Amino acid sequence: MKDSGKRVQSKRKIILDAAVQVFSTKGYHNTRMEEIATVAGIGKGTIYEYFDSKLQLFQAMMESSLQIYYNRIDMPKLETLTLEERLSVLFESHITFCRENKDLTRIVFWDTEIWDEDLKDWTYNLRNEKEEKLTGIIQDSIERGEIRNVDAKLLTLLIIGSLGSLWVPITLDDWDISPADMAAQLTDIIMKGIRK
Amino acid sequence: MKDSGKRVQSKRKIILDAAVQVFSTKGYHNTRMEEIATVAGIGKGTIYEYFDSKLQLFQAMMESSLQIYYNRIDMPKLETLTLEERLSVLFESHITFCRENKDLTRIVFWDTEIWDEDLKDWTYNLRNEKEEKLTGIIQDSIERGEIRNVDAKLLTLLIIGSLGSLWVPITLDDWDISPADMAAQLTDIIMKGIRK
DNA sequence: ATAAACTGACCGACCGGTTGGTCGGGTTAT
DNA sequence: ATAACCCGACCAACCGGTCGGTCAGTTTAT
Repeated sequence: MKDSGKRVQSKRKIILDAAVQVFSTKGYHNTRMEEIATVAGIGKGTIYEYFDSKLQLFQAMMESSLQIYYNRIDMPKLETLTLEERLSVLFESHITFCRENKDLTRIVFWDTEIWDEDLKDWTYNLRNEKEEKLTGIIQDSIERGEIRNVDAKLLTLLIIGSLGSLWVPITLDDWDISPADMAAQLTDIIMKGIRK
Repeated sequence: MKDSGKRVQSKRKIILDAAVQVFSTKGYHNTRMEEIATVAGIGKGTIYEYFDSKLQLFQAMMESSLQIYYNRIDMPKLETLTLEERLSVLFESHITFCRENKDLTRIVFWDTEIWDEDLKDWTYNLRNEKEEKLTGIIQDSIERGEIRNVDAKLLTLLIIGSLGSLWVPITLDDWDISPADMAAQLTDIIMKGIRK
């Protein structure tokens, strides 16, 4: 495997870019080395001049992608900044990054396989239905004057998103906080954040 | 494919349970039908008496898993409940569900493949590092008296989680709200939620 | 009562399609 | 000239799905 020299680096880059494109739309297992080669405009064998194996190519791609993402959303280290300023920078850089790197974003946040179209639709509809219901409930609360005027869809994503990240520590069981307390604190933060 | 009768249903259940176990630890493509059969304590051929194919078995498992999850976290429909009460129920039922169904949770929220151990560790450490940094910043803010006393780790998950769910509408580009506005609203909600 | 016939759930050795990776020979650049 | 680079036909391993055979349990015939 070659790994240094200007020419070599540029060819590696071409292959990595093609890999991002194909892996991100087809998932790891449904991607054929042949296809990456075609997209890169080279022969299959050439890939093996620059990367040892399919897995190693995938890992190299993930590493560079994640490195780019995490460098980008790195929060300013300046001690003088308030938490509010830092959060604002975090959200904005994340959102901008996602807009500018759609393929890459799809891998970083959705490394799943693309199963069958039917299952995809079924899953998507089920989740959408729930999200829309929550958005509706929020919208009602705004109209009834229970909470202040916020973007209901955005708030829905904030809530649904937090559910998605909670499962890791929950299933690991290495947290002293009780489910009831967790729920109470989260509800409290969000309610204080949106109450009139 | 058999599909009715008490005996048939119980055997289907045995196979589905084994499928949850194996698929959730190995991912779809790394799971061998042979292994599901072994875990279920039956022969490989028998699975094909109850399910048409590997994909169909996976889909049946996902459908039943997601159905169980979504039924469980369904928000109370009672009109009399406030948003606060509903959110509280949502969080608590989600957390309890995750605790009680760890294998199943892993599939629903992390349907990814299990790549190589090295990449897993690398990714995990990178994310952890960022999370810990954010938790540290939050902890500092609490100690400096900038915000009220909340569980820093819980707040970190709330924030990181919301990032994870934002990418879908962002990359779809079908939202009239600007990145700056999105970031501002999210920051505003969270800051109002945690300010003293 | 019981032997014979029948049923279908169950099994696992085997088949064949798929695809990651190789390698011998061709092409390009200097 | 020759070294570096590139290629794609080919190989071999892997694994989803098949199918002929087994056997436990049930019904039928005597």
